[in-house]
Amino acid sequence: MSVSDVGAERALVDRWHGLLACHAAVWGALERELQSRHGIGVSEFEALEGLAGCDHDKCRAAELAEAAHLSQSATSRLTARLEKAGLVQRAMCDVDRRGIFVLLTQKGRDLYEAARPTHREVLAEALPRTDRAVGI
Amino acid sequence: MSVSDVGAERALVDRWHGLLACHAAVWGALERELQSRHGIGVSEFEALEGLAGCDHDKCRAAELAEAAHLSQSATSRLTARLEKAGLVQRAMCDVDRRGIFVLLTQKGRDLYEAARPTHREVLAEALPRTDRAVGI
DNA sequence: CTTCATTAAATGCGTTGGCATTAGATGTCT
DNA sequence: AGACATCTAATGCCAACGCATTTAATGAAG
Repeated sequence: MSVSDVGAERALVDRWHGLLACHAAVWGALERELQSRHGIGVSEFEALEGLAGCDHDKCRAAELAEAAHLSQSATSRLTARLEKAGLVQRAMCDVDRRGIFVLLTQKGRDLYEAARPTHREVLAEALPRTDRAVGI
Repeated sequence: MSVSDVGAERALVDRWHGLLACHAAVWGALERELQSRHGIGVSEFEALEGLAGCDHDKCRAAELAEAAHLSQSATSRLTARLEKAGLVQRAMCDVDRRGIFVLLTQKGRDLYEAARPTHREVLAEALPRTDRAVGI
């Protein structure tokens, strides 16, 4: 292994540790603020944001998984939590009765609008501070 | 809110989503490969790496928490898992009998040495690919 | 039409994580 | 010395996740 390989490996590992640290710091701050001010977690917020930014009706169950970076099963349970909280509504998908629509309720939209400033505020405070510190 | 504020907000959110996507992709790849090839998870590996890179004896329980970005309780259980697997050993801390030392066993060191190439390999493959795609 | 591979979502199960609490040790202040 | 705030690690409890499986619907092939 050459000298530059060692240097490249160090740089790669350092970048990964920086990313881990940044992720942990920002995620933690978001979780804390979103939970205490609005009663939702980061995954819930990401799901609501995904739904709010989607005007075209589609079988969003799979898309929610992508938006929240969750497995299919975790997405199913996340949807259940959101539905129980009255923030979304499940609807049958007429063209393919295996799939479902997930729709924002008015309450869900209101909560999203209320939580968005908190979300942006935390990002503006924690993200630049953290990622400069770790060199992302 | 000015036009540039909107742009700055977009940029900030995009950076966060990029970081989330990169983290999810790399973490998932690491978890998969470390688990299948060596039977440990990402947190376990980070803990072993933290221990391997520490020659000076110290009450590492708290330091492990920092290395693995885990809470105190999660670190306690992580240590218990590693001890049960024979990878580390708990030892009393003579100068402060509240604290503990966590020491790598030979088996733990061997496993770390075996897993490190896998770890680096996955990083080299997944990290550049992902973070270029998302602009971290 | 029937059969079978495929796909979407839900669910059982085990693991991991955080919060709150507990137990024990330390150090300070009187 | 005794009382008390502080600190470390462990543990009870519960929430959230992933994997594997199940249920139901679809679509393609015989």
